[in-house]
Amino acid sequence: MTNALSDEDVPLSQRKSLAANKGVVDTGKKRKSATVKSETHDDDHVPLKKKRATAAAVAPTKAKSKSKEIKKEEKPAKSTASVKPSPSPSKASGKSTKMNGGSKPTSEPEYDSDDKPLAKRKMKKIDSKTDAEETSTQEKEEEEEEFYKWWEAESNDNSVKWTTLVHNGVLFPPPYEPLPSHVKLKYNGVPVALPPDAEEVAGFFGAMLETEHAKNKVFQSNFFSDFKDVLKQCGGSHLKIEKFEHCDFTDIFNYYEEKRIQKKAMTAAEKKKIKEEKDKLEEKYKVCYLDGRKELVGNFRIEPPGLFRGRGSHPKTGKLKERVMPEQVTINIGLNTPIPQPPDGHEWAEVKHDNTVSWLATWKENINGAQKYVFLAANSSLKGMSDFKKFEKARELKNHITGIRNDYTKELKDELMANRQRATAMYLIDVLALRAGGEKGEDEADTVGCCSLRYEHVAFKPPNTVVFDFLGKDSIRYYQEVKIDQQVYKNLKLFKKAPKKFGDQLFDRLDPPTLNRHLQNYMPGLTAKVFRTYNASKTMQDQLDKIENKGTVNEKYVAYNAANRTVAILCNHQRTVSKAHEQSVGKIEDKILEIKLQRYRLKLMMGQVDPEMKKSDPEYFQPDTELDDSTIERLIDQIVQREKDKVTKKFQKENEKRAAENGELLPESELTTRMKVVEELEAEYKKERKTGKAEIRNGMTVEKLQAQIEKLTERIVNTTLQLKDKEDNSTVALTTSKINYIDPRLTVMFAKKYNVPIEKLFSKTLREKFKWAIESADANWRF
DNA sequence: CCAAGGACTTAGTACATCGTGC
DNA sequence: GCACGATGTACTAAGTCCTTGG
Repeated sequence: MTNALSDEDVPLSQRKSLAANKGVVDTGKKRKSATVKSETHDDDHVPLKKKRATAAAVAPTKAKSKSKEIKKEEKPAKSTASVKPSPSPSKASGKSTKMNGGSKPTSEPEYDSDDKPLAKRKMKKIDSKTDAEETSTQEKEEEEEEFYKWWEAESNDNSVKWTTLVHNGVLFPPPYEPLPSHVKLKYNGVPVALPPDAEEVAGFFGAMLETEHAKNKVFQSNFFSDFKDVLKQCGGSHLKIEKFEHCDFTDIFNYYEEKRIQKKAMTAAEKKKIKEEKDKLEEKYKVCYLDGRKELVGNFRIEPPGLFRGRGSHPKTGKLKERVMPEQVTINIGLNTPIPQPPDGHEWAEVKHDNTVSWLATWKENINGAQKYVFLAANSSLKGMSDFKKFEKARELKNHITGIRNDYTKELKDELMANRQRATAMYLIDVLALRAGGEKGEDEADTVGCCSLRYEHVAFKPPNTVVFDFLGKDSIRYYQEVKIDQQVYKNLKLFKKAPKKFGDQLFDRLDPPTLNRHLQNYMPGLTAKVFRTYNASKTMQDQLDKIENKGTVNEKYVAYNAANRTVAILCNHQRTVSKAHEQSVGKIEDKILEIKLQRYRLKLMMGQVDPEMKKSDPEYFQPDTELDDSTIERLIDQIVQREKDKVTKKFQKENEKRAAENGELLPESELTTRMKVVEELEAEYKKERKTGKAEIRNGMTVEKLQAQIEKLTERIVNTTLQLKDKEDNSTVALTTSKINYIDPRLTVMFAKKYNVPIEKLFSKTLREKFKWAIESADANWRF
């Protein structure tokens, strides 16, 4: 990306004229103070320092030396003894822990009969308890083990994540299973024998044939180029494969599809058995022992090979994600702890004992060269603690936000371009909840956040509406027409002014590190993302405050979701509407119409039973406005058809059953008889349409009809509400904000104060993740 | 100092499972 | 009791921010 107005790019003279132009923008303001200087480095420095000094006076920060000292103290005495997987055993343990081959019993964590790892027992001894004490407290500890209330413990050291760590390493995906010999890729219609490695890659694509990815040109070409590489590497094929267009993957696709169907069609018992086997295989990887406590591991599975599914228009989408070998995997584990055995005949890349990090294993992924990690599960103490800290940090922002807002409002008019940009960015991050927006590379999808916004991402509608239109994280579109602060409006116009052009950065004097450094002055640990957490939780609190404490649990639940939705919209959390959405909306709409039709028919009857009533209120007896003639015809056809289908289906089913039981089949005449009932119904509808008179069944009274009408009206109201809810929710993802942004204690507070079972608001996994919140917040808790 | 790399949070989607209305 | 939509979970990509090393 180009920095259009960086000092290097724009000569001083030009910059001056630029500055003059910029001044013009500030209509109606004192020219001199409003003029933005495009400063040289020297210019930049002096005022900046001054500004900082004043800012510091307003929002005092800790003396620099002091904060440095603190930082030093926080730094761990990093004990990152790194053991290369050579024959050298884990020295300290004194046991010979072979890294490869042989199956020494000590290579895997050993559990004794009460299922505790050795490390834990050692720990307990260290905990300096006499044996008697230990036995007496043993049971309690057993229980505590499951419910370690870290949030009630005092220690708060961030840097050391654990003292002992015991785990079983990672689970590798199963090896490739070659296709049966009759299933082959066809090239120009001719089946091709592929070496297994190449066949596997072709299979990745084949299995995805019907997905959107497989229709994407970039995906196709990335896949194909990698496929050819693999094919070449493993010896090629008798047929020269050169053109993607000539490849036919349908046989492969059908094969995998067939397999899927088979799997689905398995009996419950078969499925259960397979699941049990899988569970048994995975069991030992699922848990680890952190400081002697049992914790769940999150993603203990090494990611299987496949085709990279980059989001948005990712230049690398479709590339081959290679199989990860043990030789690429680094294990992190406690010192003096049995090292998990790599698969037979393999070695780990490295075994580390770094207690300043929380990962159990890591490897480098081949697409972007990024690190992948195996971490603990979301319900672990480690994750819980940092979650807790995140929200506490966001709450702390409460105490600074007024000052920060005052400052950036002032600085919106700062004469230093850099400061003005920073203030403007802070406004956008605070008010619109934009992300920081770091720089991105050429080989990534083109997405932006605040600092990386470009010329083409904003448009202006006087007097003060800005249209934001850009792709954010995950290539999710951010489109908002917002009325914003007049000065921010002016500033954004200024940042977009010529000579800036399409492709140029709006904030050419600002990047996330610069912004975050500034934020640290207000509050230690304050960064751009804290604003998102703060504003999300603050919004939730405000929304919940508005909810009246009355009505049914369901009503309160709906109100909670509405509050949740406000937050999700603020954070622009979206989901793609499912393919079935439109269809299902149509269905509900039809359902409402059908109920309305039935209600109208009841009214018709009532009018006949009591003509006086009809006379006194003819309006009431009119059909609903949507029920025009053609709609009614359509609905009737629909109802009749559905009934017919039902009868046929039921008939067929009964016969199937009879056939299975070796009994006599029902005669066709039975079907005809049954169908008669539907035909009578149809005739009744038709007659009713023709004559405008309904058939009155005996025993019908006005009272009964009225009761039925009321019931239908209620159903119409409910279904309409349901439909609206569905529409409103169709593109909004509530879960992301629930999991990451809304302080869970708010939800707990709501549950307790409004007597809504927490189970209704948090799923089981969420309850486990937010256990700390559930146990620590009460009905009066506030963010 | 700054670019690259490392560690961790945040994100939507694909798929599994649940539960509910017919 | 079953089909289907809703809900929940697993997965892994894509961010942020900090640390590291040249």
